[in-house]
Amino acid sequence: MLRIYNTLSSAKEEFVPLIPGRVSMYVCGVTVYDNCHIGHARANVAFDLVFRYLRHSGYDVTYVRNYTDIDDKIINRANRDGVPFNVISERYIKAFDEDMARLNLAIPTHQPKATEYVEEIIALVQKLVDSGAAYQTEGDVYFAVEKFDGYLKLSHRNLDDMLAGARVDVDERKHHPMDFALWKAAKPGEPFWSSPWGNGRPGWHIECSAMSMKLLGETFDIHGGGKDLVFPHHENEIAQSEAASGKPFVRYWMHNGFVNINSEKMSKSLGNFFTIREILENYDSEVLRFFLLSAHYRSPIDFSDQNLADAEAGLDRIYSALSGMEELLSKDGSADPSGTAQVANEAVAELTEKLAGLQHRFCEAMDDDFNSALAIAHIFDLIRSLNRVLADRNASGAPLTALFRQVRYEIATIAEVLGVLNTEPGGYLARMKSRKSSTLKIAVHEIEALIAERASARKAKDFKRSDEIRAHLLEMGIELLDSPSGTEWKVK
RNA sequence: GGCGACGUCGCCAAGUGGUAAGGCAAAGCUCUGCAAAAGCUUUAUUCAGCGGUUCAAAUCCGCUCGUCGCCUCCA
Repeated sequence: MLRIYNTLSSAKEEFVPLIPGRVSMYVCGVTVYDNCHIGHARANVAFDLVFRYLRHSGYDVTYVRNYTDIDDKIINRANRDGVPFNVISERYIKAFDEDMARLNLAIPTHQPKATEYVEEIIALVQKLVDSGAAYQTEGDVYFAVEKFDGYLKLSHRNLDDMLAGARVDVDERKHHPMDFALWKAAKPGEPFWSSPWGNGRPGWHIECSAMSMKLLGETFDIHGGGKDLVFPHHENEIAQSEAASGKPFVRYWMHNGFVNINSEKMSKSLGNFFTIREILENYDSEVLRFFLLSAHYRSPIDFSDQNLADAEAGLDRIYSALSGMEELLSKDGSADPSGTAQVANEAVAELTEKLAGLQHRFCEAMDDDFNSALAIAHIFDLIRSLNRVLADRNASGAPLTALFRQVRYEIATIAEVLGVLNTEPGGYLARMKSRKSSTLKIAVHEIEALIAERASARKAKDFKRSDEIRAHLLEMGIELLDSPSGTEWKVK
């Protein structure tokens, strides 16, 4: 039974979709005016996980993630660069798509753009004006928050307290200081659409209501986004949507926690943010995704070199074990094509048992509000058992084809949900090696020449020279790994 | 000022009533010519502090201390 933390009730609730077997979910994507940062990566990975797990659980999921492609920030950027606004929005839609692809995000069912739904937006605003929930003033249309009873029910506040905070700009044209724009009159030179209130464009918030209700209906199951969107964005979406439809807008509101940079809040104004692109120059995209999944999606997560390095070490450990297994499997496969031969010992028994319970434990973790951190711990548990068998098997030489194939299958099943560990292990390790090699001050052919020299030295029992070479390479950041089949090297 | 979250081993991080997962780091041993990897063993009688409820609390309640977030564009 899946339980989801619902911001609306501040509690975990059993998940019961509106229509049995089907889930409708909407996630606030991005306003496309700049490259995405690590915070966007987190939010999108978090809801990608939700999407994948719901599918894995057997639901038919309709997942909508929007692009807000008309907005003040886009217009500002376009003016600065001296280009039409859609040059900016299209540029950053493309950049977003590329970034998300690198993070291995599944493609949502629909990816609507605000500018393609202006007709629906206008209709929605008109409906609100007609019902008295909104009012027009000098070409702008505002939503009257006092007309909506449930206002602030998501962020659990009240209007008086909000005003006491007193960072609300006073605008004489507003009936109430907290009223927000549904439609903005176009200033000279700004892009506009014609409307019953004159030329203008949608305000922020209304596009999400229009697109989600059009694609998912007036009431749908899950709406997600970053914690910072609770107020005002989602609060306003509720107000607009429910005032218009008279029905509950969303059943489960989900919000992911922030990314901190070295324990400080990351924000554009502080200037301490990293774009996804910058991070991927230094870290593998799978390591970044693995790192993001290593904490629960609602907890704050601290982005630092230390923490990324830890995540990388952990992922390396998993892939190394899997790679060792695949190597044996490729040998066993020919010796034992039926895959029936087995040896029974303690390690094998333990791995068999862990394997049998893996999917159950995985689902139990994920059912508890998508606890990916716990799910990953279960994988590490399995890897430990696998390593035990691997160590054993190296001694006994017994074929374990069937067991290893089962491990491969179970891992792949989980990998499909987490969106990590999808790479062929040898491929991952090679990728990491080449990434790290590019930072080395020594050429690969030189390393290999030294390894060859060391091999002959060892053959001649010249261990002094052999150790000199090992030490020299270690200084260069190269670690040598001797094995019966020869010497491998890796970047430390 | 209002609202809210959090404080678990050196670091990261699960655990929301039944007696402390997992990862990283560290130490010893096995293996190795020496190493590395891997395995084994060890590393929190204790969950910021103090009280309370309970047969039983990291988990519930209260207070104190500390950190952080939202209230303005923000994932």
